[in-house]
Amino acid sequence: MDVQYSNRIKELRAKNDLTQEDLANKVNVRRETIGHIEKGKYNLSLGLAFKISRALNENIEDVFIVDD
Amino acid sequence: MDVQYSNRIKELRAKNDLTQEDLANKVNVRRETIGHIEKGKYNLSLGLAFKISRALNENIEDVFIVDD
DNA sequence: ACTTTATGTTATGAATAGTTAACATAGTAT
DNA sequence: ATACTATGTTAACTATTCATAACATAAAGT
Repeated sequence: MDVQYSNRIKELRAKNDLTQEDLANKVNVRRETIGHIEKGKYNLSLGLAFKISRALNENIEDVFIVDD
Repeated sequence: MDVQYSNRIKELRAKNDLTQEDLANKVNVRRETIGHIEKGKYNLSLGLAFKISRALNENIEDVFIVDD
């Protein structure tokens, strides 16, 4: 089985008026880490995915979208 | 910000009549990895969390539960 | 033109997810 | 009692996430 996913972080940051750095500070990671995640550079941890989703006021599936 | 979560994997395995090894095979990890995740030994990747959720016929938030 | 703010990108290193193998235990079946 | 199935646990190893620093670009303001 395989699961690919993309994300709506950039779009939801704009909606919540947050820079990459703002979001990074909220979830205690580096700005570069947010940038890399937005671009799909790596498969982040579930804990971080939950933190990002909360910081963006969304459910996890509304931020990270499984491709079909 | 911090997010702690637990999971219902063991319960949902039973419901779907899957052993740890069955589930491990479905999502291409080791049996021990499933065991460790069930016991909360580590913060698994989002991709694996999606695979496990699908294999258990559930949404990710119905498998991994954020503590409040 | 110069500065400031937001983001892109790359390289190196540290921390941790997941592998592999090995052995232990408990439950169930024969 | 013995064998088989499912799970627990541990230790050492590999792979990948995330940290950190450094430098680059583009846009907006002064």
